[in-house]
Amino acid sequence: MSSETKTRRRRKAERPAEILDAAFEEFVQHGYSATRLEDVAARAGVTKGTVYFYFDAKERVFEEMVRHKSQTFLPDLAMQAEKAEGSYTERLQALVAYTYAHIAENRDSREVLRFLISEGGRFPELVDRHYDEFVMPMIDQFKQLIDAGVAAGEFRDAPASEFVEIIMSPGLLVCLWSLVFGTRKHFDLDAFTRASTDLILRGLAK
Amino acid sequence: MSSETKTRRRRKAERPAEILDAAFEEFVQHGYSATRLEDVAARAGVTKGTVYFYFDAKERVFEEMVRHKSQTFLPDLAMQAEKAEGSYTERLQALVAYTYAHIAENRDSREVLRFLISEGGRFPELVDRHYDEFVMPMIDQFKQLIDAGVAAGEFRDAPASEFVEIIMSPGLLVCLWSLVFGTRKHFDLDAFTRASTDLILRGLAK
DNA sequence: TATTATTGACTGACCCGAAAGTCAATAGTA
DNA sequence: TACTATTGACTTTCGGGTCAGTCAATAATA
Repeated sequence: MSSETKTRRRRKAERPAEILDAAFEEFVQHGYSATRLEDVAARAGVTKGTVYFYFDAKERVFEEMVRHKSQTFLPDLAMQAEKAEGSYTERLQALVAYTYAHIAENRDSREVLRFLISEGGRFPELVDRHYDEFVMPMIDQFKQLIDAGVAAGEFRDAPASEFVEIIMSPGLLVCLWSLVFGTRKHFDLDAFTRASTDLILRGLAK
Repeated sequence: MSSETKTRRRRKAERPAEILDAAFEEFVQHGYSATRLEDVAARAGVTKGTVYFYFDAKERVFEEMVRHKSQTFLPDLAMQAEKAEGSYTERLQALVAYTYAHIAENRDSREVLRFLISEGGRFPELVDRHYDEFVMPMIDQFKQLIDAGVAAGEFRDAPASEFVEIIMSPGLLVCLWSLVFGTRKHFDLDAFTRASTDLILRGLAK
């Protein structure tokens, strides 16, 4: 490995992330209980002892790994919302498309959701953190846009504008489909995105 | 236990289901890998040996348990569709409401979904079976209704009518919300159902 | 009807591999 | 030399799976 040549100090700075990345792959493949920390270590190119040098228990590795993999999407979405232009319809359309595409492409987010579903009971703090730092901000982001659209008279003040979750639900379906069926059952993402946005925008239109 | 008084022959007829019910509870609480067959046995009021008398491996217990818990909703939905009356809008509305309510109330279906998400990789046959016997029929049920509505000129021939999955996606969101947050984060199901159906019907209307 | 033989659901002690976690020794680095 | 990141052998616990044996229920027999 080329990284072997680096100094120990530099290695120390990188080790935790390396271990967490390795842990991610193992946890994805086998689930929390069935992954062996020894395999995680091997994948990271170290031994079990080293893992315990940085983390004091398997649970901690898992928690840190989820935290490590959760810090991507949100800033991007905010930026996307920032730079959106045109009518509120167009902006919403763009934001929805961006979100769906992200879910479809970003394996990390998807697998984090899987972890929350399968291991959430064992790690309630993780679930709460995710709610505060991910679910709520995301909902707010969309809510803001829709409220503005309603205020501008472009969207009707319908029940749906009160429940932004609805708008995100087709995205969730895409995510779930991918988690359960992978690529085994075909799914036409483009067509689905078009159909969903069409339905949503029409449902909101005045 | 009153059941102790039953004859051995009668017990044999009931044991498997008893064990599978116990297994369901344990698997729900701890996940596949972390459940001990000994605890399953204890919950069913027998010993591990008895479990192995009826099932030849832990995997089999899990598979049979999922099968055991999957046989409810579909016939009910078909019946509901059968006896639906009024305009296609009204029928669709009724069917959607029925589906969402079922998801919200039926713990078994919800947990089966959790199993598919968390253990689907380990049990691909289970996933395929579920697709054939549950997902596809459900989609067909809705598709039939919508096609009829389009043919009758009541719904427009929109992209959404091609992708029935969209209509089911708010229901999935409810399900997921419940799986991840349980009752910890409040969710107004009635309002959500109203808002979703409103959006869907308006999106489909001519 | 009373006695005995047979069956088979069920038990629980046991085996064994596996994995979490420990730690004394080592080797690279400042 | 002092320090610390890393090793890998070791301990311990735990749980899936096995199997020889038990005993209640039933069938066969007198």
